[in-house]
Amino acid sequence: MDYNFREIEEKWQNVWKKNNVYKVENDSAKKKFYVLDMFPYPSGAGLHVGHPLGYIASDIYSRYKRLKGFNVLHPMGFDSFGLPAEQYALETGCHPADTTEKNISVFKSQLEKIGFCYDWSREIRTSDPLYYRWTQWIFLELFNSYFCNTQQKALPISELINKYETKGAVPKNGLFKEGVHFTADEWNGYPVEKQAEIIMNRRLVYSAYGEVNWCEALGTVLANDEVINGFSERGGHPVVKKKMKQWFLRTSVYADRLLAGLEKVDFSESMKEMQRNWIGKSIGAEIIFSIENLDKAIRVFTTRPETIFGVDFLVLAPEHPLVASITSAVQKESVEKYIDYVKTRSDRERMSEVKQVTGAFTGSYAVHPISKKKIPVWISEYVLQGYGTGAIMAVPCGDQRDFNFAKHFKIKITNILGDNFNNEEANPSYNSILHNSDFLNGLSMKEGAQKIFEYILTSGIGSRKINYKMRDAGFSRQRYWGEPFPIIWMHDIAVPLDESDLPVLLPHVENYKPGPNGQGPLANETEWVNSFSSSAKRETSTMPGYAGSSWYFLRYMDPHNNREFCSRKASDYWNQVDVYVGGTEHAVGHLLYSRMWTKVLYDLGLIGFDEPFKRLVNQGMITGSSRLAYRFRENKNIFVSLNKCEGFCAKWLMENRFDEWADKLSGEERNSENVNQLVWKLINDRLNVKDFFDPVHVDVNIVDGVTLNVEAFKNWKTDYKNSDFIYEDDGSFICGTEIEKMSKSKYNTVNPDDLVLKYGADTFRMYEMFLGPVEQSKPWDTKGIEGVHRFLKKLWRLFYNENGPVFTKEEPTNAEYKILHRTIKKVNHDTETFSFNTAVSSFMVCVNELTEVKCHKIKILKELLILLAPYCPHVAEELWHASGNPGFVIDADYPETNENYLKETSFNYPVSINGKLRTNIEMPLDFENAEIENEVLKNETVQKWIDGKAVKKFIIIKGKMINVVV
RNA sequence: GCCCGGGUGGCGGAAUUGGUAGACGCAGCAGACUCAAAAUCUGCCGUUCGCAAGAAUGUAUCGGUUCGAUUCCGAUCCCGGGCACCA
Repeated sequence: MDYNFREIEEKWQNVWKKNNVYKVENDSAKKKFYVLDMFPYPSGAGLHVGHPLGYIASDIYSRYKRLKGFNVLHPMGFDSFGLPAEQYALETGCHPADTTEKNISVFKSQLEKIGFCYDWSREIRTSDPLYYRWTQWIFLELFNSYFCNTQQKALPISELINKYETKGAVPKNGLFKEGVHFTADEWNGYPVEKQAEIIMNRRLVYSAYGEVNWCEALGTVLANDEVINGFSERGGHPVVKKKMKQWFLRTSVYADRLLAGLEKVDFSESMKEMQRNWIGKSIGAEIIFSIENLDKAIRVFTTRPETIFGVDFLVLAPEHPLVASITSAVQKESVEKYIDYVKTRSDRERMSEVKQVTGAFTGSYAVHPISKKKIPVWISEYVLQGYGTGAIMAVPCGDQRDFNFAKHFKIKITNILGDNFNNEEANPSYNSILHNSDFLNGLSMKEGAQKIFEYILTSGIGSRKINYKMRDAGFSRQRYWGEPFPIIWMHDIAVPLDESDLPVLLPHVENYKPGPNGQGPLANETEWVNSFSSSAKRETSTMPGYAGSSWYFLRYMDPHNNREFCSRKASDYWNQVDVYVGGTEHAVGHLLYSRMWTKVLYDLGLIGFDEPFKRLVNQGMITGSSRLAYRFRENKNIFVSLNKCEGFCAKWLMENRFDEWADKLSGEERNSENVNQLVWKLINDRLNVKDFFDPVHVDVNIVDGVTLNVEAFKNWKTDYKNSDFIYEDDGSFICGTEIEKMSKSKYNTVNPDDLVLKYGADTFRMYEMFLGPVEQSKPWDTKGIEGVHRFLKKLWRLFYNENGPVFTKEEPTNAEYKILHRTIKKVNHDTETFSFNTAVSSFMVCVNELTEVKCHKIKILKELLILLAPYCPHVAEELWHASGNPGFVIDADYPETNENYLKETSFNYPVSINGKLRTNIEMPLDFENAEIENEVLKNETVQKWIDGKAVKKFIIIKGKMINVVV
């Protein structure tokens, strides 16, 4: 009986489905475990082998946890709103809802073939009104909440309004500032518009003018990471800065808690570091510099206030609001010219240019707040308006960029570092004594910092300040395919809809083109815009991609609840995601936003935990190995096999370009008898093959290893039909290779469907894991899959030979138990630590050894099947039933290691002389050191290497090794 | 520029705290079975020297600590990823 994987896999997938084997209940006496894959966007291209890597890993882990007795939640769904479907709609007229539906069904069928244990009854889609109703509901929660600075948490905005009405907004201590503070009476007398504006400034989602990346061609605002070198990531259209009214998520108020929360979660150190860098907390001082002869002041932020006596100039961002008013008449032209130049520069260009120093002098001087020295004020693109105050105090001797700037514009540099500054480069270190620094002279940087802080606070020239790089996230998109906002506008005031008005359905449209004045496509649907009431207009932008994905892990817990986004009972039971598996590309986007939403929901008492993901496992990228056929540039109809390129090319040149090459010879050589030989030599010496061939990407599926299937290639694309091929001596055609990102355009994608069809899902799953550590990126090579397939056939043969079953009920020997228990121990450990590659090899070792000792005993094999069930569930299930076990293998108990079988009595010691391994000696493990020494010294090889010299030292590590030093 | 990974045979990779480098698999070579092929099985397989026994060498490079280093420390080079004139 052969291993018929196709029949087996189809059979069990149907049985599992029919019996709801993977359905998970919220009511269970078992301990819960939540394993989640990052929300996929159902792209039209379908899956390639890189995608399921993480899904297989999480599937194995889920099944493993279930075998260990947990109630495991392992759901899957689709982040189905997004720009690609809308772009596609613009190009083809196909409605995004239809495209998305189609893509999801392809995606899902691909997933199902791999045999995942998802509970599909919990599937969710962000574009489903039953889902986005709750995204809108959470939006309203955010809208109706503010961040209380005293309690450092979100509270209902009604509490804030109540406070304004009864107590106003007055400082606890300190000055009452006009325009910032107000009394209750003043508040109650404000017009509605003014009240709305003040409250808007505290809401956790708010509407405000923001500078956004505006892409005319796409008619939409793009996120920073969607803009590449000033062009849109999709489509490559130009992007310009534009001020527009936008919705924002007030992420910045959570900066500190997002930072602190990292201490409580099990993410990789590099992932945490990325988030820390994004949040970018820095502690420093804000210092005020007044402008000479003008009633203006520049506030600068610095993390090095102790260097204040080294300030030689100030630099403002070119967009700084003060620039226009402080620019002198003389400098006006050059400043304006410079600002025009900066406008043409994309953010990326501005930030990546290191060598070129640019800037302009404003003509104004600031006054040093302590020394009263005159300090020129410059503008330069290296200072960004969005960070700090948009102004810096430049200390050339301590900061390289300031140094370069000073040198370039010939500004005199003040040395406050003494011998630690050489006037050739800046010295940013903290290890220096301060010079030229008035009352800080002679102090270390650290002492100086403390003293200057005291001075700043008492003198009132500035204040202590904590700065964050993280800014509020833009929360609106001028697009169609996203969640509509539950907001209407009445007289320019944003009014939240009532919960009973939810969901605000996305209207069906025929036209996806942008609306007027940079609005989204929904603005064209006038009937819909006015459909709430005649005096109100609906918000026409939609929410960004991350809205739906910021809370989806909660919906899986209670996916069909039509009264709440997720019942407290369900979220209390399932709690945090125990293991979250996905790529690093979401490091700072999705992961930060979902963490922030979780904190808000926690603050409002809607859930009982404030970090969504307990442990994060990042999967590495699977790179593709591209195959290249070399096309001859002089005659595009000729393809040349890899090792023939040089010879072919030389011969061709000899025949077709002889005169051209002969001209390169000296006159004497040209006239000699050996001119042919000389030209041949010259060609071979000087030939650069790359100049004569164009590598053409070949579909990797028509290449066996590196050998091209020429017939398939000819049929692949019509222009290759009549091409000529120059073969190797053995008649094959060899391709070149290159490792690059897996992508359709490079024809190096491998579709899992094909592999599942050819080898089965079990082989495919195990091979993906066998490839290497999950976290590491590694190249895909289909060839190796044969080895794993052979392993499964070998496993099968422990149960069946060509005549039928061979398994027996005999009692296993200790040796057989030892093989089993060693495997249990190793696989258990490796699965727990996500080291699936080594688990697969230990399965191979185990099956090899059982085959060797001809073990067909059910008592051993049964346990092995349970261990295998997470990895190759179909074949494990088949053999489980075939060998007479009850129920489904997934409901069995995971075997425990019995250490008794693993005890060894003797050990084959490696014996080294002076650290070099010379021989092995088998000795009982309970030998005392003296006995070991005795035994070792008796050994002939040892004696030979000691060679009569004195033994200086005897190193014995029991059960490990022996080293003799002579 | 900064931060985080990583560099081990022809290839993917293995090596629990510093203790036999190269497990397992692919590819390759040789052989068995077969009319033949596929499948399967057996053996070999880092490099150099050697008929062999064996020896030398070897985990990016150089240096250090140690009886002993792929593992720890220092410096350098290369590859991948992330962030970015972040003051």
